[in-house]
Amino acid sequence: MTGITEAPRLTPAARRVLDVATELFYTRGINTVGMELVAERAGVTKKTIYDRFGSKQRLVVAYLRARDARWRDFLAAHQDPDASPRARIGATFEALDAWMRQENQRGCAMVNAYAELSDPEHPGRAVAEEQKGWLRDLYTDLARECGATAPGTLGSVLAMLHEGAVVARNVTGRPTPP
Amino acid sequence: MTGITEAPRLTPAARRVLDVATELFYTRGINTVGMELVAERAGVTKKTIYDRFGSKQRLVVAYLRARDARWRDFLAAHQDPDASPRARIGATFEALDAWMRQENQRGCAMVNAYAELSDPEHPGRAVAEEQKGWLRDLYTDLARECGATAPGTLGSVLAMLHEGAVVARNVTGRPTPP
DNA sequence: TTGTGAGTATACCGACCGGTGTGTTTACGT
DNA sequence: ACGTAAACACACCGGTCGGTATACTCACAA
Repeated sequence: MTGITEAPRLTPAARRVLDVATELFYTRGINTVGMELVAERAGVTKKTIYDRFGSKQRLVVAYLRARDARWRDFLAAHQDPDASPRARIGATFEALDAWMRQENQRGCAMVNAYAELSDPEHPGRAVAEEQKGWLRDLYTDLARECGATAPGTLGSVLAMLHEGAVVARNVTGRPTPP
Repeated sequence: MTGITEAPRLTPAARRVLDVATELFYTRGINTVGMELVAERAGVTKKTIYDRFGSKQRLVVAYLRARDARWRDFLAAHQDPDASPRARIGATFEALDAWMRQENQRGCAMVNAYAELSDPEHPGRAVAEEQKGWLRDLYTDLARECGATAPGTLGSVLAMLHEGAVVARNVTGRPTPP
């Protein structure tokens, strides 16, 4: 059941590269971080990066997948599968709050990537789209379990609140979670 | 009462530069658009741009202010100041829907700029922060006029829904406005 | 008439970008 | 003991970045 995000069996150096890239791309932005800086911070030559990842585009995709996987794991760890659907919705927002408090100082990585990767062909955009679809489906399923009359609508609204909360916390101060 | 956004009295060439930059920065992203391209598309030399705007940083700030002013004008044109507060909240969301349908294919310019300008010192970030604060105040005032028990909370929630709707429309398909 | 501000044309700067090629060293499994 | 994969060092590529310098034209106003 771990087949959603494949495990690409990274070499030790590739692992370091991905970790460093994840940190740098998120905090400084994808376009402002060059491959040379990634190589230097990972204690690796550019050659090694290109041998392992092929191109910056693919490294970016790997970065986005890694961020997404980390968030899903985080959420799963903060969820009690046996709790009521209503409680699980609340727990999701609480997990988001905790997530932002500790690992998220620059907003949503997917939204940021979508802003930076203006080329519609960039495969990173598809990762972000998939992630947002997943999030909406998550809330829609919870709404359905709650017995909502229009689970699709409620799920979308919850997802929008989720997204808006991230933006609000990022660009302004504290939000007020309901 | 037009003193919120100053009118900088642009020369004809500067006007063209700002229009072109507004279009390019929004559709392709700030960091991926070079000054040379802006100059070419505006039918102007780089020298002229640097004579009028001084630096790319300042041109970016002018771009963000122009976008913000356009949105506020658009919203004001779609608002009936004599309508009930409740109707004006609805009208705001309808204006947002119309705005996104016709001029907004790449999400919120302020959020995108915030993603691209990772340097906390960049003055463009302050423009985005101010704009988001203004939006939240707008909803908070409307909530207060509605007689809400906690206008600040309701205003923040409405602003979050607003923001989330923009993200949803941008990265996924149609949203479902309440 | 004579400035002056606006704009043009062109060449240039150092720095950095993503990406490649060649060859060498290290570590591990067989 | 040997082969292979991983990582190394280093030099190089064409191209673009933001920004500057010099010198010229043009329109308009005092």
